Amino acid sequence: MAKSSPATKTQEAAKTMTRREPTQERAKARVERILASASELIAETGSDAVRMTEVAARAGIPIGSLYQYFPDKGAILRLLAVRFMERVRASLAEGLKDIATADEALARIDAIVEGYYATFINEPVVRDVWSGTQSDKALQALDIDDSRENGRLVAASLRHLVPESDHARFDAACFLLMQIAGAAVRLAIAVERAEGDLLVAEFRRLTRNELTSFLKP
Amino acid sequence: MAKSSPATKTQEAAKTMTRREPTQERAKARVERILASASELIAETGSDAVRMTEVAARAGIPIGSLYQYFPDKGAILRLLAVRFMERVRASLAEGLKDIATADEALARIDAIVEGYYATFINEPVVRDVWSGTQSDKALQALDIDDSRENGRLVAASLRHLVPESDHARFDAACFLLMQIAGAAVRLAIAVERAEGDLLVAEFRRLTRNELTSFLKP
DNA sequence: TCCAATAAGTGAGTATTCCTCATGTTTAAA
DNA sequence: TTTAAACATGAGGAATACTCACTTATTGGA
Repeated sequence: MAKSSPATKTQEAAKTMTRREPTQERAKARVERILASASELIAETGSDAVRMTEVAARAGIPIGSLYQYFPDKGAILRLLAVRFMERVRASLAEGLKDIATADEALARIDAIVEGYYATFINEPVVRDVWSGTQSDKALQALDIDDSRENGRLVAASLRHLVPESDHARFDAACFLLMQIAGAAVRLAIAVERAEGDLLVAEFRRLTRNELTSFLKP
Repeated sequence: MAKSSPATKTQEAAKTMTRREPTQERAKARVERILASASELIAETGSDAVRMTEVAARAGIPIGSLYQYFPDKGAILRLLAVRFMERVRASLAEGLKDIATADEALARIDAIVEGYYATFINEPVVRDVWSGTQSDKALQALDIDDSRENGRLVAASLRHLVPESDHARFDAACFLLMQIAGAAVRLAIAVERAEGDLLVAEFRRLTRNELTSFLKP
């Protein structure tokens, strides 16, 4: 039992993401194979029905190798989720660039929500990982952190249009909005298509309302 | 394959709730014992860590008897959730009685949201079962149905204050609001208390905003 | 009162599935 | 070339939700 136990910084990440950080090309390729295999199976059967042995088999690797890089089943879903979040974050940043007026802000946010909904409609894996796999506490935490980050991004992009005195409340409102946007879209994809469309339309109106109260007080 | 397959109506309910409907007093008491035992264990360890053998042991019944009344572990959680929903529904109906003016409506809804939040803060079992709402597909469906029902109740209670032309949209908005209220409160209890309070305050403002747009167009 | 018929009770055992571990092989830095 | 670290492997361990073949209790009708 040595007093100094270094090399603990990557283990933190390892606990929530991957067990061994793949450094060699071969290993990196394997991680991708695993993710691809898992994605396919999720699309086919839903993540609940996905078996680790199946994931390994389809990826063409033994089960032991799979567990070299993923500490548990949830870790695969989490990594898929993180990648999706990164995509959304990038697209959000893109959609928020150089907003000059309040009306422009409203229009852009509106388009972002619409695009977000479309992504869920079109990608079964995203839909499944998002709506079905909040079972994992860690994933839930990731979702909240993601909303917080996205909220910061939105708040930062629109701050110059909001009165100084409202900034603190605006930050909270953006965080909240990001989180309930997720809930609204999850609801919309869970019901029939026509009703879902209606609910998203209603959510867009709600969002416009809410932002307007800050941008045009 | 007979054309008529009767006696299938109760099986539907059985699949989502209980296996055998307890008719004798003794059996009903057992179901309650099981629920009480499960509640205690959830409060102590969280529902993930609850083991069926433990539930049975603490209830003082054999595992086989437990499975007479609950088809699976999720069914216990679902029944606890349904009972909570019934409580909320009753309190919601009470809080919405005899609303005469728009301002009264806003004040009442505000109080309801605050009370809803307080319930989650104070009851660990509710908190746990609800956070897990996303994990179990059946629970998710129950949650959506519940939001729909609550939305109908709210819409019915306030309809006379909303212009006729907006009624359809108002129905959708109420449904949506019920669902995102759940999301907002789940978020609030997942973060630190002070931030949670802030987020709920912000959600109440958002709700007032949204209702005002219908009640005072 | 007696007697089917139905409901309730039982717990050792099964089945499923996640994940480990002891050991062998490959890669890359020195 | 050497050697330490990374990588590979798959049979089997461990955990746990749930079953089933059987017994016992209750109820309503003759």
